[in-house]
Amino acid sequence: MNPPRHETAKTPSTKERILAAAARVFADKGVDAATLREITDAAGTNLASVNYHFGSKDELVVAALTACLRPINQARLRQLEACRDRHAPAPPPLCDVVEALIRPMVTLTRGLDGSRIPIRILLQLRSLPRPETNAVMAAEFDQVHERFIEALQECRPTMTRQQLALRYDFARGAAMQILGDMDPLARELPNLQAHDAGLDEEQLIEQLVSFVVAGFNA
Amino acid sequence: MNPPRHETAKTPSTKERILAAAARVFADKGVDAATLREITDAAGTNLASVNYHFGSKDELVVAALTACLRPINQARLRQLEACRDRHAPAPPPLCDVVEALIRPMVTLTRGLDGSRIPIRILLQLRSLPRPETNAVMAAEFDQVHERFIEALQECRPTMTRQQLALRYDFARGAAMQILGDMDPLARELPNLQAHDAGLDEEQLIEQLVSFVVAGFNA
DNA sequence: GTCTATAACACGATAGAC
DNA sequence: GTCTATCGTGTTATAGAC
Repeated sequence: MNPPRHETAKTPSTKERILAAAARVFADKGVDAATLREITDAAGTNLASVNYHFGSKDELVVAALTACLRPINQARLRQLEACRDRHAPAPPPLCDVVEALIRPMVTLTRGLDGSRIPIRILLQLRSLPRPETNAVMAAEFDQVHERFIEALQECRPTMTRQQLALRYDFARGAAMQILGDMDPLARELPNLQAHDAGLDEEQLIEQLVSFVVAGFNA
Repeated sequence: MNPPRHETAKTPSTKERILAAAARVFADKGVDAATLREITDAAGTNLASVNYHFGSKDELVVAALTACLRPINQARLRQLEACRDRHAPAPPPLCDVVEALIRPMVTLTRGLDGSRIPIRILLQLRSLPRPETNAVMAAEFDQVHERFIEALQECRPTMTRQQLALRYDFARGAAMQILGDMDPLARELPNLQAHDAGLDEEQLIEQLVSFVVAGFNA
């Protein structure tokens, strides 16, 4: 049950290095186009180690995507529960629920170089739905969406569940869009200095939350 | 200058069949993972015909993506100009500008089977930016974005260009998100009966426009 | 656990008959 | 213009030494 591992060691194990390298290469080149050679080179190991640790490329995909996406959703649920507890038994304010959705997407998806690996991976899983990756998405997101829509239902009891789900979808899309555009690899858009320091994360969260809350109140 | 072609013929030429099949296969499997064999099989022709008509896979990609995306942007610019003319010299109402942005995305991207090929391709080009596809995006979208942001600036002269560009980005993201979720291939989300007839296109446009306009006014 | 070498296969591109 | 056959390359997966 407890392998002789250095849980808190500075130097990550080969398995962990492969997971991290896989997430980056999948985000950069796409899950399909990414080759195991590229991943193992980036991880400083060799081709055969992937099959030793994960069994196949498909199983590495599932493991890497799960490891990449889970922290964001854990933080969202934590922040949602915190704001519900803070206001219980009254329903939490809408803006707090929206912020619990958006803040972790903004703060936890940026790498040291400004890249947005989880965002690019999420966009990719949405644009190229495949059974194996859809299973990861369902496992990681369905419960989160359910909880957020329940919370929104408490905030706005007169709106239908479908309308709330629709606007919840709009909100996620707005956030995904701007975060995708802020990635250094993204194409620079006119009038939007997204890559530059012209837009810090707190301002962005504020802009997104106010836009979405106004949309919900429309 | 005028090759002996049947412009309005019912049976499309081999070149046109390849373009249509390529768009579908690119959307389904991804540009990288799509194989020329799959495309030529779907088009009812053979492998060599692609190189005869287009030269290489890369050139087919550029041609197919351009053919797929251009009609949407042409319709957007047409509708934007129409609403500007209708109200000139006064600035057009914000909701009309937003509708010019969104309506063609909703009405012109649905295939006969309900699939949303241009939407999935757009999501794909955003999630996997590559120099060749970025060039297509720049050619097809930069001028459109510029014109829309100019129109928004007329509607809301007190807002900065960067803030308008930011909310314009949110608006496009919201629309992309729901349209992606409405594709039959997409994963079904809880509480959102997007695939079913529970949401017709006019209602969706109305919901999107009201959400976005409220967000702009926040 | 790690690595080298290789097997088995699919891809894009092309030559050349028709 | 269309098609068949094939070449060269790159891929995943695996066998087997260390």
